[in-house]
Amino acid sequence: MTNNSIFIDKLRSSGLRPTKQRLKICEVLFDTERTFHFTVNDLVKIIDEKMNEKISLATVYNTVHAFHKKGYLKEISINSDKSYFDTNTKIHHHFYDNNTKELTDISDDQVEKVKINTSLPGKKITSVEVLVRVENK
Amino acid sequence: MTNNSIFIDKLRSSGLRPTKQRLKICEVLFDTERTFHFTVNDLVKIIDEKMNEKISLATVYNTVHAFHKKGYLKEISINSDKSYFDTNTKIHHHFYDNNTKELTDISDDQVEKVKINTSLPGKKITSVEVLVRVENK
DNA sequence: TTTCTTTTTTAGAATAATTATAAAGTAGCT
DNA sequence: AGCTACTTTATAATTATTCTAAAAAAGAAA
Repeated sequence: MTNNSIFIDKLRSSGLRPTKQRLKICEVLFDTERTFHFTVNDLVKIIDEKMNEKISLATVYNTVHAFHKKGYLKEISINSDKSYFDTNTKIHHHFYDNNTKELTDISDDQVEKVKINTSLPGKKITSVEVLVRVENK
Repeated sequence: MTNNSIFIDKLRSSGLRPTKQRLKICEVLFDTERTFHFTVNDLVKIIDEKMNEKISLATVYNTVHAFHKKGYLKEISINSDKSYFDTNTKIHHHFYDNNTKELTDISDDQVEKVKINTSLPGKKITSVEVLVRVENK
């Protein structure tokens, strides 16, 4: 039914104890084929309403941050009033619909490699992300 | 000394009354050759410390939002806990330093034209902007 | 299993950015 | 001047997030 043993291994191998709460959150985030975007509040709602579990808000924040730190989640730049996370951690780009405020993935192979011909002294590039804003024709 | 009459015209022509506060903020934001990035807090500090004026925080927020709405300011999306604005409203790209939290413009000729090989039905692209994250080597 | 140590969870308080409110002030009329 | 709509302001309220410190659970060892 679940991929619990896989999650347990994954958590252990990154130094995180496989607690009930973390496993439940893994189930929500990583048990599907498709990746998605969410806020912490979205996640709390899913746990609460769809999974009928109660996990403390602080724990959800802790877990999301832990997963982000381990590279299992990616933070997305779009709205500065709250943090959006993405279960798709590969480098990819986004459409942002100014009308519907919806965010859609653009897979990497649909954007030609972005070449940056400059750099900042003492700094190394960690990511290059493209945001394509669209609106109704 | 100031470009006040220009600012007055600009404000009037966009339906904003040229108040003392708005003119002062114009002076801070638009009276230089160079564009820059700021947060509302930065702006309050400049007004307070450099200009020795006291403008209510609410007014600064109101004004920044009004200017943004009129297209005199651009909001920049970086995942962060606060909103960044840019007096450069043209389409351009950015470095974001994860260590110092600083934003730097990347001039257009340093980035090769980004080609997007996909689209959303019924939508047209309004902007394509690149965010390059960097950190200490 | 029992005990011990470390990590994790938790509720609630604290913080920070932003927005709302409603009264007082100002601008632009006629 | 007097009127009306817009603007500013201090302060309260809201929202997202982080902090805190005590209780609970995990992992290891005896």
